[in-house]
Amino acid sequence: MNETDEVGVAKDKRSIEIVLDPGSGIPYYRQIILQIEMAVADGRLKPGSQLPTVRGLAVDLQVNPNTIARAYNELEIRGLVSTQHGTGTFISDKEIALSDTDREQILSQLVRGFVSQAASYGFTVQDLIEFLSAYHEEGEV
Amino acid sequence: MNETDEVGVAKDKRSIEIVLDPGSGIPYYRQIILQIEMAVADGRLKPGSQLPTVRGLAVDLQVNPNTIARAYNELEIRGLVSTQHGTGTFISDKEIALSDTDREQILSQLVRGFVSQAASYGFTVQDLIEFLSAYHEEGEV
DNA sequence: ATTTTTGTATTATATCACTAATACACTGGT
DNA sequence: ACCAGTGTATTAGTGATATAATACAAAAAT
Repeated sequence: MNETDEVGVAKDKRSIEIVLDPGSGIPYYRQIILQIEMAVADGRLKPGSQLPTVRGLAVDLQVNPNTIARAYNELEIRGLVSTQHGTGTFISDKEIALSDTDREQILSQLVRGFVSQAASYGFTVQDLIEFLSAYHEEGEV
Repeated sequence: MNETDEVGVAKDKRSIEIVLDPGSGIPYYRQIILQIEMAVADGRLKPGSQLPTVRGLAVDLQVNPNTIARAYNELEIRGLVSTQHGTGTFISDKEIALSDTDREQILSQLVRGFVSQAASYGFTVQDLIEFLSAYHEEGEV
């Protein structure tokens, strides 16, 4: 807690800044997953980069190592990272991580859920397409 | 329980057939919500129709009345049904249930969640639009 | 008014999700 | 061989969620 003298400088060897919000209602392990996903999505983490170690991040975030491990584990299941026991956890190549059919299945599942949920509010698929297109134009994140 | 002599005929005064799957991992009250939402979406239930009574359905489904009440209550919060104490629960007019700005906000929120989730799997908004369009063509539910 | 039919509130219980304590196991450098 | 670093497994505790038991309250029919 006394390295905070040099504010705004690179945080030691930590490859990514992760912050937990205890009051968000979102479980820690999920917050970690989301932040890593985002970091990968916007290029802050590239294939091959090592993630913070389970123990190191656990100390940083004042959280049990298992909580970090759980997040990393889920990310590995999704193919976003690759873990080597005794060595570390690394961002994997997204392209080879998931087969095309896997991607297709996942997308299909996501879309079904989305459509069903939206339908419950009276939205048609047409509505969704239109809104998504507008969303796309605006270039929002 | 002895009206089941006439099989295949309209089920008493029950306006809709609801089935619970105990092994689905989806809570009963949520299964009920989903099935009513779908019935409304595809026209089996129209504005003004009365839903099964809390008690009646509870007996039918072998479930506590509170479980039915909870489902109906959530549906009322979403504006899909309207409840009168001592009288019953009825499908409400979707149009007047939500204002346009409400609908817009809800849709926006749904889309954001969907896009963010899909992005975590590496899908672009363009991917989503294309898949949704295909989905639409096929006329799937 | 009374009874019956309807939804509602209160309280308790079981199950599950999340996190932590603690101990284990693999890998690489020395 | 050892040791320091890494991820992992087992077990337990806490809190939230889902459901039920039971009692209450409003509306309509008689």
